Amino acid sequence: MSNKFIEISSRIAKEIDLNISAERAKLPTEKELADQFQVSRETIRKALKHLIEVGRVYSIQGSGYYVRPSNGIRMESMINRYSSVTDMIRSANLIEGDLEIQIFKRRPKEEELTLLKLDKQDWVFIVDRIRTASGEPVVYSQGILPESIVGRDFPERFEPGSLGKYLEHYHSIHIVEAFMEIQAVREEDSLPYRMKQSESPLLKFFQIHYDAKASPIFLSFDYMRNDLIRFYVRRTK
Amino acid sequence: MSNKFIEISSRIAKEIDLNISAERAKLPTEKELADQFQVSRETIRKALKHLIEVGRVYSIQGSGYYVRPSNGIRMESMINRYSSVTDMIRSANLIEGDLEIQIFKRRPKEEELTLLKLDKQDWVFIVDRIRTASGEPVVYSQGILPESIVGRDFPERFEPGSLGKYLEHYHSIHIVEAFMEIQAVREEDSLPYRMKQSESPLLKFFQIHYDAKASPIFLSFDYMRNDLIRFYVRRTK
DNA sequence: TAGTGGTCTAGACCACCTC
DNA sequence: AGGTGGTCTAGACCACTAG
Repeated sequence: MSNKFIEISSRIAKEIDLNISAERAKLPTEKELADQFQVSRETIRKALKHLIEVGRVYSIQGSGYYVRPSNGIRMESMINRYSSVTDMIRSANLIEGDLEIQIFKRRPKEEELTLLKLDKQDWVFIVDRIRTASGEPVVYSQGILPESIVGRDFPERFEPGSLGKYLEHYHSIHIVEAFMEIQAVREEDSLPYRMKQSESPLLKFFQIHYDAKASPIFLSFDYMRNDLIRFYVRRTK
Repeated sequence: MSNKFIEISSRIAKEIDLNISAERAKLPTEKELADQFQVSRETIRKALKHLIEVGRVYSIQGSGYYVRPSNGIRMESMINRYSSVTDMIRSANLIEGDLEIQIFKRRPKEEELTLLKLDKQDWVFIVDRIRTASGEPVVYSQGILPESIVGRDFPERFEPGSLGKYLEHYHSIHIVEAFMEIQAVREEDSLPYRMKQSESPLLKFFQIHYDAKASPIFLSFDYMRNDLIRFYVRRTK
């Protein structure tokens, strides 16, 4: 039981799931929902606004709220929502694993100095690995984490999986946002042999990961095959 | 002036622009802002929420609102915000133009039938063109528009530029949202000669464009060189 | 014209940060 | 303990849709 409006929002969502009958089915009016759930109209509005934001319903002023028809694209695989590579692989119904993990330490490069607000004297850890989906190598990932954040003994503590989850668990740092640059990659010499094997073209994701206070926490590079996993963006006004 | 909270939001944004003094400068409290602008606290909260959504500020419960430090990436070039290819090129400070425009008509393909909810008997117009940025060809675009929406005499009416703007102007249809799939392209036989010239790798954007009532209006394919234009996504929880 | 969602208000209480 | 943002309420008026 967190917030009332989140609770109501998911209860409405459940009701929508049950009544798949008509496309664009009309929801009850705000007032009716307020009576039904015994809350104020503003709370209902917050719940409905949330459902609009996640793409379940839409509203027409003066008319009502309607169920948004599905286009067959799963909303969870939208990369404008923050999720780890681990989750991306899982939401494509593949089983995630790690291969050839290497961790080492070096001085930050120029770009890392400015983006992570570090000093030349600082150290960064590089987590270098190949991610697999159901056995197949699909992503070559590199994470760049400041020693000042993860501590000197990071290599002993680290375990395979999402860096974001690691930070939550061991350092109570919550990544809530990221800026990502997307590039198409023709050939990248720095790629490990295992990833070059595949003939499929690669997408390169470069990300800056931020916590709730808008502080940059770590950087990541992901070279993703996009034959097994597909990437969608929801673009809104 | 449209909404009070939008008006106030941009006035606060202006004040932030003037006081670039300190990073993470603290804004006045909600109550102070409410007094200053002579509105209720809820209206101030709406204005501030809008500034959070566009990435200008962040808030910490129990503490206050703070100016979000810039990471050098221009927020306008985020592809999770709906914008036309025309606007993308312009916001990269390049001058947009069209080359080799071709318009023709054919029956919809299987995928188009389902995505645009058309019938086999319907027609679609294909707008095929190369977009240039400051003279250089940067995008090969294909737009797919149902005849039932743009009318039989579409070819005579069409003029170079954004399809979204065309629909607004001639048909009062407002595109407010799109679903985009991003792919890396190795080699695509269907590309015109002019686009193959460049050695740079290509990103393929496939989009479904929706109006405010969540109706699919048209489809588009864009094969974009990403050496001249860079693509960013803001990912939030 | 009646009904619906959209905006705005004023006030209450709670959760969290800071001192 | 006091101050701040987060949630919730109840009510007013406006803008728009639809019959």
